[in-house]
Amino acid sequence: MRLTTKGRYAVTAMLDLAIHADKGPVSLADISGRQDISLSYLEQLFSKLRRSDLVQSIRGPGGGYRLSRPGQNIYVAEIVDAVNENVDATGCGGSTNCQQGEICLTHHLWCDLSDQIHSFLSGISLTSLVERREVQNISARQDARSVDHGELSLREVHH
Amino acid sequence: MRLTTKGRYAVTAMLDLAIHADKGPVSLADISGRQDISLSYLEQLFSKLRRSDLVQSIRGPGGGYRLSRPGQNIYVAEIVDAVNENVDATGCGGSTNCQQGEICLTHHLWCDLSDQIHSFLSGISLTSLVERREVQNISARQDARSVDHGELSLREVHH
DNA sequence: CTAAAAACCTAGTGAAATACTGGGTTAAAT
DNA sequence: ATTTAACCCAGTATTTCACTAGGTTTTTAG
Repeated sequence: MRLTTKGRYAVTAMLDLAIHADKGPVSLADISGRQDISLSYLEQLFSKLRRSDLVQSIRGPGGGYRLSRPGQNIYVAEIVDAVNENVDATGCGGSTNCQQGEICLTHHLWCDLSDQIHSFLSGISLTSLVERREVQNISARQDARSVDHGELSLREVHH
Repeated sequence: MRLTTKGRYAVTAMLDLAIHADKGPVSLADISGRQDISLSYLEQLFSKLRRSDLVQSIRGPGGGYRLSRPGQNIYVAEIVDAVNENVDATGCGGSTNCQQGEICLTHHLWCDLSDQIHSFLSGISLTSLVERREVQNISARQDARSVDHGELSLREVHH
């Protein structure tokens, strides 16, 4: 099981996208400013998210990304899977030859754990996160700070 | 959350120890032979396991390691904790300054996940693993192979 | 039409962790 | 005294992470 900042960054960015979905496409520059994640790194993550059909891109000024599906139907497990190609806890990736052709002693244990984690993260949708009170509080603070710092996207400047 | 071969190796080695506990202290050379883990790497892992008081060492010929407590009272979570100093999924290690002094959007989510994983692995004792049928089958095969290959410890040779 | 904004793409890089190797030293049993 | 094994330390190849840097392409606004 690999669950590092990579997966955390991806989920945080997707959550930011879901929160600001009502104001049209969200640019990676905006997400970078609000969530303090390197723009180029975000590009790499969103490349994978797009290939997994979790987001759609709109190019050109005023463009950005939007969710491919409603947030109710996007689950945290999918996001982590999309950026972390290897999210199982077994190490042998489901195959049973962990140890020179033989199954290792603890193989079943890690399979069980994988299932456990996966089903936990599969039960959490983006929308359910957006609706959490603490997420709303943190998000409101981040938006206020971004405006203070003059981090405004094109469409916000021109309307 | 970091759960790699390091933690898997540690749990596998401890399980091997628990399985062969009845035959006196188990040497790392034996575990290395049966579980196909580098001896020197095992030494490093057991150094940490000993510092966490999960195992006791007996030096000299016929020596090795044995569990500090009965296997009923040793849980997988403790083993992973002992070798992987950092087993929480948050990245900020429980502190709430994930993002330049601010809490990050998904902080609570990763805290929940950490609790989930930890409580799952805290519910599994070494003894409960030893009693699993598939573990017994794999172990029996490993023992047979070790004997074939002449991997016998001192006390087995002299009796 | 031009300039700018944004996605998109590729290559490289420093830091950290992993999974080892190799060389010893020390303690205890035969 | 020799051997067995734990113990300890230093180094190392590989991988991953998180990021930087430089570009190209598409699209909109002026």
